[in-house]
Amino acid sequence: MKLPVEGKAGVLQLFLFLSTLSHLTMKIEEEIIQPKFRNYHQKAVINLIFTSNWIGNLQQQFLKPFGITIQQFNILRILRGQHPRSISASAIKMRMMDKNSDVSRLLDRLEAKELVERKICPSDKRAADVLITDKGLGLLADVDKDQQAFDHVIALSDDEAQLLSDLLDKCRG
Amino acid sequence: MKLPVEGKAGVLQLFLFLSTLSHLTMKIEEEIIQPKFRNYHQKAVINLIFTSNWIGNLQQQFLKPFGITIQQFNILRILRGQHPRSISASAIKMRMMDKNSDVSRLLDRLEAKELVERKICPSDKRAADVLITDKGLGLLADVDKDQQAFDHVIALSDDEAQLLSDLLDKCRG
DNA sequence: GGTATTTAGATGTTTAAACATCTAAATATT
DNA sequence: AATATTTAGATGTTTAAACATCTAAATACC
Repeated sequence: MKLPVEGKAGVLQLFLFLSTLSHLTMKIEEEIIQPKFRNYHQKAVINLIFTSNWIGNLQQQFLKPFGITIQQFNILRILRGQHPRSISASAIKMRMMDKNSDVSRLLDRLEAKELVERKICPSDKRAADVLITDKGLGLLADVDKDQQAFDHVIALSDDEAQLLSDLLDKCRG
Repeated sequence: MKLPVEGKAGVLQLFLFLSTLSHLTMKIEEEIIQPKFRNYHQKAVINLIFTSNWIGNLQQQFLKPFGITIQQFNILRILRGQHPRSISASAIKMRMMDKNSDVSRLLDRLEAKELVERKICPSDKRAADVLITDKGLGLLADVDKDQQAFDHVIALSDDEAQLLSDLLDKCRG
């Protein structure tokens, strides 16, 4: 997945365009009614958290009809990525968006819904072999049908989305 | 707070630089060990939530010594912005980063710590007049001393931070 | 082989988020 | 004026996040 390096002009226009859309979009200072920020970094950090909450709320609403939470959805997708192989709970934790997740109890809830299966790993009896069930795969397939629309919650072009993602990677430098 | 429009060259260099730092930073696909994304939008959305969690965790750790949570901090800052005037609970809610906050009980906890004061509004007896206390202002002043450093958790230049913030505003377009 | 350390993940407890409901005051309606 | 509707925010309940601790298996060290 590489940027189709389509030249300087495109990026420049993108940037100049961004400078002029103050009247179209609700800026962060209006959203939280904060007139001033100490500096650009603080403003970007606050905007980042605010926008993430905004998306998170939308995604939470989106997932509600399927009876799962965002964290549960995250685990199911990780398990599908491994399917039909199993994966340990700690490996799941490493791949999660929220690295502090309480994986044990999230798996309890997913197991109660019969979306995942947990067995003791024979070669390491401390560890768990976790698998997504057919029911879990079915649920994800249902989510996928609607998810296509959700991909475009953010009102950005492809180039802008790519640039945003690169900036976010750099944030965590 | 306007962008010091310092021209095309700067933005272009910024962009080209971003394209070349794959080896310096940990990209999102490595952080969550996900090789593929459906499209740029999905990748940006996931990166946004991941990066926000990353910052949120840092901020949570940062605030822990002060004995307040992120949401409580958010409310205190809003109240300081109004000081010495009071503000209603619903007005606080409107300005919060997380628009779903349980402001009533957050105020309960802040009141228990004597960081805020709540009175009944005389002109509308349903409403609350909320004020930050001297103790609350003192706590914020202490936080501010260290906050300067926290502003620079994100490893971006001023221009990049500004561009990121603009892109985020556009996201919610 | 015996002790210490690390690792996997389960469990207990406290706090907070999510959601619905409820009370009472303020408006609106007739 | 009497009733209905809206609004402010407090409260009850369920679920999950945060944090520490615990158990047992695996590994390291002597």
